[in-house]
Amino acid sequence: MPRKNLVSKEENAADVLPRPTLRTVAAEAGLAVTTVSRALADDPRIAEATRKRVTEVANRQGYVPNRAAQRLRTGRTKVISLLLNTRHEYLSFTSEFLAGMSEGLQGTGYAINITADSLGGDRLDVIRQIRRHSLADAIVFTRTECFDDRVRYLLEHGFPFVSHGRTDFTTPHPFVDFDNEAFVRQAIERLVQKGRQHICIVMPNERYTFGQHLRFGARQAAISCGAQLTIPEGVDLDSEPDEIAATLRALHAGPDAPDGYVCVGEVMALITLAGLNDMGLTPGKEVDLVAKRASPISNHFRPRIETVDEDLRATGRAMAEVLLARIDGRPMEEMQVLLKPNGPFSISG
Amino acid sequence: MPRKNLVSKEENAADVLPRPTLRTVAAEAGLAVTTVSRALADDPRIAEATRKRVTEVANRQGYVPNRAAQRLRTGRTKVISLLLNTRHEYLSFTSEFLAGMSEGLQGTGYAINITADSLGGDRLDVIRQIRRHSLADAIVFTRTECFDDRVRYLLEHGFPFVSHGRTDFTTPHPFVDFDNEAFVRQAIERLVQKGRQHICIVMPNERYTFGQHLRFGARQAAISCGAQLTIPEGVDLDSEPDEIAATLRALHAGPDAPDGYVCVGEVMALITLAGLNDMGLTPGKEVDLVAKRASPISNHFRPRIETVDEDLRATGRAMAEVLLARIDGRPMEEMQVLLKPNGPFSISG
DNA sequence: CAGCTCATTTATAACGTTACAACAAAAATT
DNA sequence: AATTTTTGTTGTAACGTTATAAATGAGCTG
Repeated sequence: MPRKNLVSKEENAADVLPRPTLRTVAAEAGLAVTTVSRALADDPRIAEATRKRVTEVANRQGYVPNRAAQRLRTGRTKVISLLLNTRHEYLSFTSEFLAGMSEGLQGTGYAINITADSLGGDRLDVIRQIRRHSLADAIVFTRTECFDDRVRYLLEHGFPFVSHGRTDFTTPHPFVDFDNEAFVRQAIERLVQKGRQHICIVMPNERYTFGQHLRFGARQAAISCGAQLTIPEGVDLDSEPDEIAATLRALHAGPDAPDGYVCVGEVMALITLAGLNDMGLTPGKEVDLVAKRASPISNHFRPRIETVDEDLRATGRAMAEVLLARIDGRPMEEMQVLLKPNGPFSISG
Repeated sequence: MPRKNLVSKEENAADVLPRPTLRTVAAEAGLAVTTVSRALADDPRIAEATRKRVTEVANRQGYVPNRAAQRLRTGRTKVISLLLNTRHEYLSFTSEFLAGMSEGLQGTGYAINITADSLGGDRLDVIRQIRRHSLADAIVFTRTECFDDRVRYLLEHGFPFVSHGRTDFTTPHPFVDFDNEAFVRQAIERLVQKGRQHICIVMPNERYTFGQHLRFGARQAAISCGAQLTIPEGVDLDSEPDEIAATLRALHAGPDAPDGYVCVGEVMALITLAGLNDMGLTPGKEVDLVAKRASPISNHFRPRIETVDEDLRATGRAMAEVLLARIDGRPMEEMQVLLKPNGPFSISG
């Protein structure tokens, strides 16, 4: 039980100095605390010479404003809450997305706070608490629905947010979205070009706006390409992989089986590949498959598949930028970002 | 430019009431602010009747302590920083782990803060800042190395942390780890049981402590099973998938190719599967493969593989518990958790 | 009943910051 | 030269909490 080992050892000189505050800076610069505060905030009332001296002293002392004090005084938190989807997410979405957001917020002083969606309970509760108790300056979330209750609530209360995905509300709001319409069109065109006639889209429920966009894009593309289209029910973001596999199996057992598959995401692709394999079908031979790709691991699916790329890190970065724009009150045009699929096609493997 | 739509509409009654504070509660209860503060903190100096009345009034008013004020006053942040590895992480690690930590911290008032590791720069910088400026009460990180500089720094300064993985330092410290030794032993035993004689472990670099454990366990198991063992160099957590594939190919081109593979993680498994496939080898026929599994997606690898499970959500929960134990100053035994592989074997698919 | 202890409660100050009103001195106006 | 204006700076208060010291009053002791 050598607990003593955990006790901090002799602090070195730099550590033992009192943490610099506005007071210590003001004292050294021979100014009032208020003046220092203003100088560091680039307040126009401060003379240039004073500002310069203050920043110099502040830097020398290694002054960093105390977040808690700022927060208490101003009510602003310098925190951005990311609503984490705590259902199983099997691929890299969260990780890459977070990394992108971190990059985008670098140097702004904003911290990212993970808030788990309340499992079971009303998912608005979490958001209400954030707003009521000023736990964050803005909120970010994913899996946006056509008439998303979170968007509605946040718009109604004028609370800053950025959604990953659009809504069907008439009131415009900040978002970052991937052009799923373009993706699915490209995917279908490619499959038709390879001679496929009956396309199946393995994609999540229509509850999500991006599901609608996919449907719309798919229908358009199917018509213009003269292809048949099947969009099976019972495939959703939170479906058990086995359910999805069963759905595909049932589809194939029917009279009129698809010969081309578009998979929205790598998990869907993996499940589809397994399903096809189990039915004795090989992509590249009897059928073809195009998937949305967000990581290099799909390069290692066998048989190889074709992909269209979505850059999740760039998505995270864009979210951060839009968030800052929203907080700064910049115009709506700068806060609605539609990211294009990366390159028309990249053959994996 | 319909910005007006974003402006908050008429606040409803509940919103317009002043945010309850200790003062409002004290006023209504006819007590001093200090008394209320103590009552809510379960201070033994407060009479039972008073405490009861206070909690009642506080609940009715919907009082929630102001974090910023508490933080300013006490210096404690009620924040836990998770150091996010911003290199590419292609599978569900971050997401599941975070979900588990959230669960474990539910109701404790602790928030999880994501701090990206400083790309390029000294990775200790981030940690130093957290400590210097009291940005968090504790730190969590993964990919722990045998003589991890982060662990050393944090131990030296007595700053609370929990590492995912152990170190080789003599000073004990809080950690949560997976029993990789048991995992690799089980995996090898299974492969030998299937008649395999030459086992290849596809695993990350020995820099990481868990890499060492894997090596150790593998050697022991190989000896006791009488199997040959190969651990290729050049496979690491941050290796490009293509590099790993090339390594395996080279290995197989050699005079004495392995016939059994242990893959530490699903990405490794996928890459290995692809490599074997490309070389015309089929698991279950010429070779066999056992992988560590942390998500159900490996059920959909084809050909099917056998797996040993690691529960990342449970890992996150354990991290949270250990963290709280550390902050509470509980004894070291409660803060060193070794999670066992889940069940001896589960045949996927 | 004075003196003392103990159990509660209270007043005050402080954490570090920023908003606000006030101020002094220099510059511009009359 | 007296005034207003401008420029730059300062002092005070407050955000909501907790630590510390002080105060109150009841109960007990001698």
